[in-house]
Amino acid sequence: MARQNTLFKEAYNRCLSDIEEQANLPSEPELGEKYGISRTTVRAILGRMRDNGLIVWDKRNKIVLRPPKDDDFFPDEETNSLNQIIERAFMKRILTGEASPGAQISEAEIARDVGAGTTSVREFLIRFSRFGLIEKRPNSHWVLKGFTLNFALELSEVREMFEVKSAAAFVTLPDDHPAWAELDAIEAEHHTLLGDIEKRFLDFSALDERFHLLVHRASGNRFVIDFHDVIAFIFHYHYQWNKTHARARNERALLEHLDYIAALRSRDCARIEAACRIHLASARETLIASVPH
Amino acid sequence: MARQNTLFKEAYNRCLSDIEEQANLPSEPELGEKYGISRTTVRAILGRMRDNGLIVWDKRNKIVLRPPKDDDFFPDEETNSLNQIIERAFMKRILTGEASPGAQISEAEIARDVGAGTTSVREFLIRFSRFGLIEKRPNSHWVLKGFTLNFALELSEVREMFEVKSAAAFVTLPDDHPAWAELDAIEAEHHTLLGDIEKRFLDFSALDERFHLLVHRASGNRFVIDFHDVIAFIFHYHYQWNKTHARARNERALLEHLDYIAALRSRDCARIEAACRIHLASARETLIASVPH
DNA sequence: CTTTTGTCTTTTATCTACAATATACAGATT
DNA sequence: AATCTGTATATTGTAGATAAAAGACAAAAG
Repeated sequence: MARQNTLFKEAYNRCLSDIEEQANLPSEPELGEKYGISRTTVRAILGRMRDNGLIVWDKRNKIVLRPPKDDDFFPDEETNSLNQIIERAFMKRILTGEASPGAQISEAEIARDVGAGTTSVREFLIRFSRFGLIEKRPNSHWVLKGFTLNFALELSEVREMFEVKSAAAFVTLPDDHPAWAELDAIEAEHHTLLGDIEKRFLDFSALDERFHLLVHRASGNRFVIDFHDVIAFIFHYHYQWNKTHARARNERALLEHLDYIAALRSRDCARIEAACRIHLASARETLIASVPH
Repeated sequence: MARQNTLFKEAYNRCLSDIEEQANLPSEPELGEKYGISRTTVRAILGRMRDNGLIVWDKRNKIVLRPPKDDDFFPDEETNSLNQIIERAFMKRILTGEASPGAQISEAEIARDVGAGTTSVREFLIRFSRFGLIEKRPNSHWVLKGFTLNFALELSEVREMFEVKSAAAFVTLPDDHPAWAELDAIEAEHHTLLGDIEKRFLDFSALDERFHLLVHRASGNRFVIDFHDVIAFIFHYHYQWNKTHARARNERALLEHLDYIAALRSRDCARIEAACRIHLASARETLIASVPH
């Protein structure tokens, strides 16, 4: 297999979800724009829809014949890109303690394990190395540094430096900057989540990332914003694998965020720094508590 | 060609430089240790030395027959790894303005240009992306963000945060920590260079990196230390490509370093931060001045 | 004259193959 | 008993091939 067509499958599914409402589909470039794909892929999608009797397609006419049934969709597993598959398999190894700090990591073994080519695994590891969890010995294996206490401390230290700086930069944004509107939206979402904390506490992770990304973006510094990816990635898996006291922790974080948001709106630098540090300190504790020992 | 043997060639050359002094070479594992290579490669080197009449090799006996001649060595070009070749070609493009900010970067084109496989170019670009100069559009090309004013400012901003923090951590190192001895050595080297500034001002680059790495290491933070690589890389090419006023600039930096070193030794935090900031501010100016416009 | 479509070319993502290099282990040597 | 060598095996680094996806351009349609 030279290349997977997960992009096609995933876009096909999205397209199917949308066609119920329309009788005639828009032009090819318009569809490409909407789904973030090229015309080549749009045409492949239209072609399959035609073949499966979902639409009639003749030049500019793309008339919907029937709503899609469940088995018109590609199964979810087939829409995961190879990279997602490798990433998940790899993170599972790290977080379940299957491989412990200091262990050697073999590209070849992972490739066999996942059923992917060595090139893809290799590229994944190169990209992954920026997270500071692995290190390469040239001409030889990778070494797992591991999700250790030191890792949590070093990550938190940089995070605090960057976020305090970003929060300070936030107040310099002009009143009509879209970040303020986004801040309002995020705040509203916090209230919703707090009101429904029993059922939706798992949605916190995504909201947390959205909020901190907004703050980091205010720095206007690519290195700071890139580092947010590292944090988001680590927390993403942290939330997935460690659910002890998740509810209480998330509730506390939501309340700290609300303080932090109020401080940002006040544009009072001292207050902002205080609220920011309080929240980051408790985030650090949470992370440290989740380090396996 | 499946894989280059630059490691072999480069180690062979180093080995040759060393054999003049010895009549009998050490054991295979010892040689491997010395040159940082595996026994397999050691044996390949010994085999070639035997075939070329440089030594007699029988089990534990590896007796030197004659000193190497110039043409026993592999030519320098053949010892450059593929990655170095790709890196240099790529940096040349960026710094000569052959490609300007916003331009598309094609893996295929670079591969053709350099005469390498697309895999190697791709891996290089992935590794290179952490420098913040390029960005990937998934399923499509890379975009050159370019060595712009903003890049210089953002890099300098993070550098200052990290280095001030690291310098502060330096004073907490115990008196017997090897960093202090290295600091002495670096200081001595500064005096040597200053005394011979007319001839050796080009050696400044390496010394500069060595000094700042020492400081960054004191942070004990892998993200800070990794970021030093980014700085070192950028400055390395900056020094190579922009030699206007190099002598005056380097002399000034050497003097600032000496102040900074004295401050570190005083363990006076306020003095350290002041010296550090003065030097970093002038380094930032230097970098900004070198941005093409 | 602007947008859309049909067609063709180029590039990316991925696998496989293979030489260079590393690693494992048993027998030989000190 | 420890270290070294000989040999066999496994892994990495790199090229090349190919399907999927992107991009280019001219003809067609509004």
